[in-house]
Amino acid sequence: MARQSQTSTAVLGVLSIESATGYEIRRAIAEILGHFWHESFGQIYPCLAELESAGLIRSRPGERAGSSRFEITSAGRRRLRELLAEPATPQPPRNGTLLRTFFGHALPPADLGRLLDEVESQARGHLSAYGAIRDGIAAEDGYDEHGPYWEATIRAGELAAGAQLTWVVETRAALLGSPVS
Amino acid sequence: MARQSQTSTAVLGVLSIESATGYEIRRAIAEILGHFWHESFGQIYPCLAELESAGLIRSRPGERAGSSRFEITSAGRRRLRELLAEPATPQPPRNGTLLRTFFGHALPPADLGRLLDEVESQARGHLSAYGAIRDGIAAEDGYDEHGPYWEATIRAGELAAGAQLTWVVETRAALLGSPVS
DNA sequence: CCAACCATGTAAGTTGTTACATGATTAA
DNA sequence: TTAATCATGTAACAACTTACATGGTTGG
Repeated sequence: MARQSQTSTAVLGVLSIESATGYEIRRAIAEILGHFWHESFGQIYPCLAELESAGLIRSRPGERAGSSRFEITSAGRRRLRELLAEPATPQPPRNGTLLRTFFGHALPPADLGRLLDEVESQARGHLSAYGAIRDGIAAEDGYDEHGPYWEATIRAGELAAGAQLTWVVETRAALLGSPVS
Repeated sequence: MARQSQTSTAVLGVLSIESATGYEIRRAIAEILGHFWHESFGQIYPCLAELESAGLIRSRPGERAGSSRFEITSAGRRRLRELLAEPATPQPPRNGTLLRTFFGHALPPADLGRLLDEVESQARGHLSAYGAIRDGIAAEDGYDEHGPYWEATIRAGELAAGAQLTWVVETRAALLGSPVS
């Protein structure tokens, strides 16, 4: 068995906050959790069918023709609590940047420089994105209840991005002799 | 198409440092790159067969019966340079800890505390592991040439682990009211 | 009316893990 | 002699992405 899917955790989690269509679940994950989690439609729709047949969610016809709005059942809430209490199984590490850095000796300095530039601009991009997300969630349904948890999640991203920026500066100096561009 | 596999990058990278059997490649990745990369035998052996038939590596009989020792060809070195110069495609984010934190409102504080304890002890474990790896690589073949790159890789891990420890302290205070255990 | 978005779902293909099968060699 | 380690490989399966097919709705 490969590691167990956590798609149902994410889906039940979203539905524990508000009822939604499959499309909305995907958008909520992409917009708010996008830096920490990801689901594709190919995962979500089959997962919704399974969760419904297990009685963890129920559906009613949505506002638009052919759409369904899902809501969590009390069995679903119990199940979500179980799933969240399970230790977080880390996905096997595959950090493309560090793989490249490790074998950086085989790479012309210009390419290595580009790699570091890329990390830097991505980290800066993430930091500014977190600011926007923070502004966005304050207006979201359920912020009163969930705000501190959401803030903690964003904070983890900020600290990670900060560490990456520190690493870029250090590493440019160590491997490229800190050219002041 | 799913994202292209980077197994061949890792395998060529290891072989660019020293010739090895499939078993040794896997061990090298697990021991030295284990915090940043991962490969299983089920990936490595088919990959070696492909690389050999593409002329990027060649094999000769190994020391033990039935074993083969692989070495990189000059075409393989060229190919490695290409692969390393490609932008690092990040794997889709799936951070189980942050998924749980985000939905932490649905979780009893004791379980959330356990989650944070787990992150903390893992980060501390990583930090001490990096110390051991740093000691280990200094004795490794090729340290003269590759040392700075290897150190930079480890440094990234240390900074990330440090950021996680900061996060745990902050988050305990914010979500659990900083109980002085 | 047309583009963008909302909405669902499936099929094909890739990637990767795990378990299994097999056997040689080394150290206790 | 027995356990651990070295060594290779495959088969089954799980997870996930991407592309496709389909069509309704909204706003400019």
